[in-house]
Amino acid sequence: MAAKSRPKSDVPDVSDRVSRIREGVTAAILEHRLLPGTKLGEDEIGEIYGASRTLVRTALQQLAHEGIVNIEKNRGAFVARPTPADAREVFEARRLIEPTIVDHAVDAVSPAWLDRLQQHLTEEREAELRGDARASVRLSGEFHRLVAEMSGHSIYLGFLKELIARSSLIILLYRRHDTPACGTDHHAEIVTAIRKRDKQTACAQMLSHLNEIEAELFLKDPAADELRLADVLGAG
Amino acid sequence: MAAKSRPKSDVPDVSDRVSRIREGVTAAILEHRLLPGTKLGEDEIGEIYGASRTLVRTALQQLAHEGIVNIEKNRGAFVARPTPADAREVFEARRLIEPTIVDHAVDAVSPAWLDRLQQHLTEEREAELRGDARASVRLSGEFHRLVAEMSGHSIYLGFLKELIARSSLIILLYRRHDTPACGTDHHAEIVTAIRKRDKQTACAQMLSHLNEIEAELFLKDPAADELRLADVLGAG
DNA sequence: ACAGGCGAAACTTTATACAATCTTCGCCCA
DNA sequence: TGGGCGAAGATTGTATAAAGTTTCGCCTGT
Repeated sequence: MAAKSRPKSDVPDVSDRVSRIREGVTAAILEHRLLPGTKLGEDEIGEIYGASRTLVRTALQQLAHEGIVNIEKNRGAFVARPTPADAREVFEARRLIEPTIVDHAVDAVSPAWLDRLQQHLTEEREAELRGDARASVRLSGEFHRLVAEMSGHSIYLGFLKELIARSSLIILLYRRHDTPACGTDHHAEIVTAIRKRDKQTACAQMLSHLNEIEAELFLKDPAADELRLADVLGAG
Repeated sequence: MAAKSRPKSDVPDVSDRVSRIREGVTAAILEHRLLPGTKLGEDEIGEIYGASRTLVRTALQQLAHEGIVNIEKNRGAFVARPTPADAREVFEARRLIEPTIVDHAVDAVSPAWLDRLQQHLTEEREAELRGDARASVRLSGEFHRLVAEMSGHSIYLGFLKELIARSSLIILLYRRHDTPACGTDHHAEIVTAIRKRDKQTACAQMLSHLNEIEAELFLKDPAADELRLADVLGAG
């Protein structure tokens, strides 16, 4: 009875074939295996997942709505290439929403959630020690999603999922140095504050964490977009 | 040349047949012509818009992502019926985002935008004098969307579009009295503050506007959901 | 040698046909 | 008479085929 219908808003069913495609492509983008501008051919993806183009198309449309894929009419789907202006908007939105999410998360503190958070920190640390950059990138985003789930606020969760996915692309495109290690300690500090039910500190640390991430970015003048485009293509 | 491609993020092309369907259904929901729980049959809609089921499905999936339509597997699409918990989340999110949007809108003030806002206030007033409840409901939501467009923040705009659409359903379901006239004056006051470039007042008035809207709602305990459901069905 | 245009191939878009699932109505039995 | 079983109808999910568009290569003309 309980296993039959799951009207959850954003993750309808893991067994759903469309969801499998969407989550697979999303993971590939979040782990920086698919770079911005990459063409996502329907046949190509369909063959990978053993699905017809109908299902692939549905998945791609969902990803387009989430902002990590651009669909150009009669041209196809491409991994999105956020502009510096997009990047500023994304991080401004995160600075607005995430402290509020942390506030709610502190209200929802429970032993089960603390275990979950602690386990996540361990995974992050292990991936980093292992030098697994892809896992690190993915887990870094999942930490923020985990806090949002903990807050129990489904709308903020949905918004943040979009923002996290876009952030991953932004960081890939505009990071100054290769500094994947900077964020982990922040996450641990945030968890500590959450455990102490110290809202003020938790929110403040989330905010400064986001500020540090954005400070690591090089968001040049929007007018110079085409330069950067050539830059990236040349590097690929 | 300019009329050919329009890579705008949320409104790809008015001439797009999928967009026509989506906007038509959206308008019907926002104007309360389609009530929560209404079945949206694919053949039915397809016949209305002279489109095949393929296009209708695409449009319905987009609406599902926006939260105003629920798609149940093998059952079909239905106009969403937000719960009181959903309602509280939606208004909390609006209280968080909209003051920030107003802040940005004040920065973007220009004669053209002020004209646009003034014209909108006139339309709202006319619809109300005319006693056109449907137009009033629609225009009331469009005011908030207009301010978000003015802010130039495309991510906030996208988020707010979802929140406004859901709010329309929420107000329909949970409004205590039939008081469609209460909001207009608030809108005028907000425009006045924006014109004066008075951020503090503008944000504060937007916030109190949202608080008053929510105060008009009767959001009972989530446990009593089924009562309200029978209530609504009995009234229709 | 180079520029412009023609044509074919690949891809997306749309429509239609088929399969699977659910709902409903009628019938039978207790 | 009421409830349960079953088949028919309707609706959605999926696949495939036809149609339209773009892109790239090649050929021709200057």
